[in-house]
Amino acid sequence: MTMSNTGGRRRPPTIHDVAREAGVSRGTVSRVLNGGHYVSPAAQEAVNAAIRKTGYVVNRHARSLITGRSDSVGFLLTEPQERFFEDPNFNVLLRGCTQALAAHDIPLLLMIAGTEDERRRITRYITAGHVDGVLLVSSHSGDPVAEQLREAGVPLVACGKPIGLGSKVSYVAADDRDGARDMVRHLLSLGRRRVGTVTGPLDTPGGVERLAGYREVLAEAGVPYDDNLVVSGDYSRASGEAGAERLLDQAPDVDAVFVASDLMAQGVLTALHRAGRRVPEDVAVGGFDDSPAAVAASPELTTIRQPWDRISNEMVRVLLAQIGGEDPAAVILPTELVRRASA
Amino acid sequence: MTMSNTGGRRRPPTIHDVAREAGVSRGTVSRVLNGGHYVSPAAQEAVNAAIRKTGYVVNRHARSLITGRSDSVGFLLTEPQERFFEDPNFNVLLRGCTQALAAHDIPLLLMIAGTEDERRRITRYITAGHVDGVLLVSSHSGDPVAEQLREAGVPLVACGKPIGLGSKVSYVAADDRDGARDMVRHLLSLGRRRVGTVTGPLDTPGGVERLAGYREVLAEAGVPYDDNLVVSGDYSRASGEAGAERLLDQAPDVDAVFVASDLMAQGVLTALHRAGRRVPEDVAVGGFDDSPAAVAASPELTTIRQPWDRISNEMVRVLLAQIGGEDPAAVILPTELVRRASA
DNA sequence: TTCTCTACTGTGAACGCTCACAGAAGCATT
DNA sequence: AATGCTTCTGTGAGCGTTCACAGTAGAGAA
Repeated sequence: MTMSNTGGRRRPPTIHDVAREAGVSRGTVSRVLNGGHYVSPAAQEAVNAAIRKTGYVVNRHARSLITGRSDSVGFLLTEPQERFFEDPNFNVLLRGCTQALAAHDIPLLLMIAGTEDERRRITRYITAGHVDGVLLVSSHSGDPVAEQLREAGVPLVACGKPIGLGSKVSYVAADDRDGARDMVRHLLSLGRRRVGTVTGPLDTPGGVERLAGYREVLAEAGVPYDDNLVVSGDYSRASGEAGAERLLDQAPDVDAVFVASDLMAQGVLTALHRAGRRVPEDVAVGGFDDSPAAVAASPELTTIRQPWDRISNEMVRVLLAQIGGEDPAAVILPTELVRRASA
Repeated sequence: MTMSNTGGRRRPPTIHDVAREAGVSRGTVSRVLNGGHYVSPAAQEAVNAAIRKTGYVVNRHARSLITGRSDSVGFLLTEPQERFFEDPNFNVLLRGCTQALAAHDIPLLLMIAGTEDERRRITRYITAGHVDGVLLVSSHSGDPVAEQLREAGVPLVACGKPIGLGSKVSYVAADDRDGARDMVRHLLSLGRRRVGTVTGPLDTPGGVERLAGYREVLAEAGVPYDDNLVVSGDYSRASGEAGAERLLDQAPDVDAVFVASDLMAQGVLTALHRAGRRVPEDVAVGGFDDSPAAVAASPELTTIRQPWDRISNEMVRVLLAQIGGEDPAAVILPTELVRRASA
């Protein structure tokens, strides 16, 4: 605990100081620092003692200069704006990734590429090798940054299957389709037959997959597909509200709604309430995400939990593997139905 | 736009390549890179052209190695856990800081020090000089990390006035007391006389100041102070709900509640609704933050807007000034009353 | 002319680390 | 004894910058 830093606040100890203190050479200290192979137990011990005594911390800049690695990764958001604030998933993802990386002693650089200008600057920064890899959070397709990074050979892991890109980019995603299937099956099991849906944006993988799951289950159950029961939203609360109104208008006999996000489901609840429909008695409502919004809603939302903690862990694992030279990989994780009051 | 990177994906251009291309020396290129003083217009031009042609990007590690600066700053959270998820302010603060820093081409490193272990590692990392300064987000007092960083002479700017520390630490805060005064004055102006409050945690500056504002205005208005009208929460939704129940119990004639955060106000609304009180007819409710929760609530919350965009900008400005050698400074920014349906 | 001053430019030496290499032991095999 | 191995250790070189310093050239003053 005691740093022998007596007096001068100047000049932190270097590997040289440690070497002198331990009575060995720089090389040996360096070897201890990097895994301790080919180091005698005695030297090992002496070096560790010297490190403790001097309070030595490796200078990452010097290391990076020679290794060419930066030992840091970027967390890149390419969303326009709103999603960042509205979407609670970002938080838990960001937190999860930060901590998973911290376990490897790798700092996370937060990068937000909203405007064209920011995009250019950040692409430059990344391709210049200032980070070893990138965790990409961008739901919409046709993301030019992702494409550029992929071409530049930057290790990359996306959150959710990127639509535009080829198959050579890693991603980690929850099993959206299966989650949707679970929810719709649940609604059917409650005896509902006029099951509507408010989809996510259909240029996002989540939006597409959840809708696909919805249709599959209805088809399997022999429930006829009705266009009037399908409206689309953009994951925002307001769009959920508008969607529900359209739904009530087009199909007044709707008795259940599968909503592709909890936030939209909040909006749906508002609209249903205003229309005098009781939830879940008249209309059962199922959300998606299991975000804080789900328990904040009244009644509390039955929803699909996405395993965000696992997702962030996997993203980091796959990224580090890729930085280590492994090939890209796709990881799909199962979801879970969480039953609450709304269905 | 065209990077003449034909063929070899190897070895990015160095300052040397640029110098050769421009027909000048490393020194001149370096001077152009660092402000262009003592460089002839001709050389300036030639170097810029060479930079464009080669696609050169400065190697920050090499630069940092010699300058001793890292040209990056840390964004440090020392909250236990929950706040990070629950508090929408974090998001906008984080985003604001990232972008304000991006304007200076400075990356932001996200650091989360939840456990004792993480705290130690991060303190070490920071004091080793891997970041030039720290933006500190920690509401609770007695934060050991802040104290250690201050002692180590690390440039530091806190968000909100740190309770435990001396006056020698910079901070940027909204004028909590004045905001509370505005809100309570507003409630009184509606004719309410039994104005209760659900405070924030009283070991946070926000909690203390908002309560102080509440008491001041009541005193000024000659409304007698009643202990039964004051309950405390922890900024969480649940604590707001519990607080409102206690309030209704202790002072059934309450006709207005000033709640120290929107999230708690949501809980208050739930409890009032359950108790059969109408908002705002029976009980007017005022929140604090103007977070997304304010418009998500029904009825929409009258609240106090904190100028988060300005707060983040100021935090960055003060931090950079401090890194540049200036003395610590405190900045207090005005709040704004936002009238909606709940009061 | 000669000197001084200013504006500009080039050059070696760091910065703190890792890497490749050379060597020194110790031990077993020829 | 000579040779191979394996394990361990020290030493120079160099990563790409910036910085201090030593120059050079040109303008103006003595």
